[in-house]
Amino acid sequence: MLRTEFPESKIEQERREEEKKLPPLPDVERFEGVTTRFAPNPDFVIHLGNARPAILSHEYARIYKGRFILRFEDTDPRIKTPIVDAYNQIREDLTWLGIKWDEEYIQSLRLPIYYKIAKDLILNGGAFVDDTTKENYEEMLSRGEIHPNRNKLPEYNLDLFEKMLEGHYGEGEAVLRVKTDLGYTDKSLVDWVAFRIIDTDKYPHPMVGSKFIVWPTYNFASAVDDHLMGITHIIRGKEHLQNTMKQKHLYEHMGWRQPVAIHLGRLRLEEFIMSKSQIKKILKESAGAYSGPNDPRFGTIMGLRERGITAEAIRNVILTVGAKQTDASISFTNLAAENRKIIDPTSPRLIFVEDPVELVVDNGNGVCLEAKIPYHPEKTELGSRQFNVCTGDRVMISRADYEQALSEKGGEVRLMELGNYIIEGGKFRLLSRDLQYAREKGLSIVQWLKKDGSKIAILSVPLGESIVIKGGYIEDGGKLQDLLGKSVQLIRVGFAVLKSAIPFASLVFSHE
RNA sequence: GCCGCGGUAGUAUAGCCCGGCCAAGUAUGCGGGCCUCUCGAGCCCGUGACCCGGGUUCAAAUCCCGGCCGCGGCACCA
Repeated sequence: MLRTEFPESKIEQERREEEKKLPPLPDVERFEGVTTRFAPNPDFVIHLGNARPAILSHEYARIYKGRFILRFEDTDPRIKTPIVDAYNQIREDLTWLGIKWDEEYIQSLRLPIYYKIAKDLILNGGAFVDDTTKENYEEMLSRGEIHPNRNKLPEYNLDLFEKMLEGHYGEGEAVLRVKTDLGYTDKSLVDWVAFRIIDTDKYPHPMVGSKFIVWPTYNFASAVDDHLMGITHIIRGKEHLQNTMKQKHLYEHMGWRQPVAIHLGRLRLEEFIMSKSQIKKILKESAGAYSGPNDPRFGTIMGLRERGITAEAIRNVILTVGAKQTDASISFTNLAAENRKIIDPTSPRLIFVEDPVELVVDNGNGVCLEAKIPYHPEKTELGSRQFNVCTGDRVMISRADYEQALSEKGGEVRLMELGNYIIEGGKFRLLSRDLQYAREKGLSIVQWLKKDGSKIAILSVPLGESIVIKGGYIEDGGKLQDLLGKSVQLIRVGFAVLKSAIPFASLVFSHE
């Protein structure tokens, strides 16, 4: 065989290593190819917990060279009312996460399809119209009776369903129920509701307004679409365990093959607020204390992005957690460690002096010193900048460093790349430039800034439910503008994202 | 209350289906050292876990039973 073994085997090895990250999908051999989907309700932006099924579904489709579908499940205009903006925000978040979908569907635009299937189902004898109120139905059930329509002819029920569609019934007056085993002790499983009536004059749907009043439930629309779209593997939260059982009956009535369902445990991000309803509530009640769904204190994808967490870090963490049914509690430390690996090589080191103390420099009569500091200690391609410090210049260091030097080192301190100084009479007096001296005396090597060429900077540090504001100065060699929106490392402080540079710099702290 | 699903170090994960190679691997954290003009990165060493109790077996993290704990569901929500 003619081939250059080295490059090929290397590529093969890398690919194997990459794909080894996820265990194989079960029952793949039962299908011709793998098709997965992510099916969010566009009633809010997605968070890290939602990203789990999205990333895993996408990743598995990619591994098996299958299809991945995005489907908006917006069939409840009344209780979980979809938000117009959310459709696009979810698309943006997914794209940002590196997820590409082959097809996209919006359920509210597919109602005629569901009606058609519903009629087929009724004619198969798989469903009946329950035209009593919820209360009466439940009472009937508790007496051990079943609804009379359950045993009526398909044609009879079809007729009633047509009446539902035509508007003969108001909200709560009729539903279509899928027949199941009657023996379930969990009553919600028995003859579950497939369609209900929603007064869309009162609760218009953002996509289709008041055009429809008969709406499919999650279990109906989702199961039908999974079949129609050829989904082979459903990856979703374990709150859907019972739904998989419900949907089994629909598949049986229709003679369809049920996809493989994988149920995921709950995902928590320690110290972050994740729940949609909780975030909504906070935003409503906090009156501007939070910047929106993208506030860095939230575990939303937007919030994490705001915080400087990269999509790659999120992806790595999700792939590590995998598709298990056990709950997982991700520590932010872990996510930060993953993120640090990614941003460290590309983050320029910038000097930020918090709560500065300003002193005049004394290098000796008329002496100027140069400090050439690279933007990155290893990545020389990021370049460097030079500071010239002459006697009489004003230089700032942080109050914490200033006080530590005075209390622990007799006022001696090493100004990074510049020299060893002693704080005397409100001045920095040069002792020597010898680094070895500083090492031997155990002096802190401290970041510093000339007052000229520095800019006021505000560093926002998200801390649980609060944000700590740290004020100080940041260097500005005119390059700050170029770093907008990027991650930087503030020397001896940590990683942060530069949010604005004019009129002063503002940054959001990422992590150490 | 009823139904269902889980339980490996602080956190996450590998191994469990197909018992022995597991006195349990990896990442992160923590402790120590080296390196470095950052408290970043890198390198080295160390730390620490199979929920409990029975059973099956020559052998159990792995199989069986019971308990405990946790989570999910019990909607005309998704």
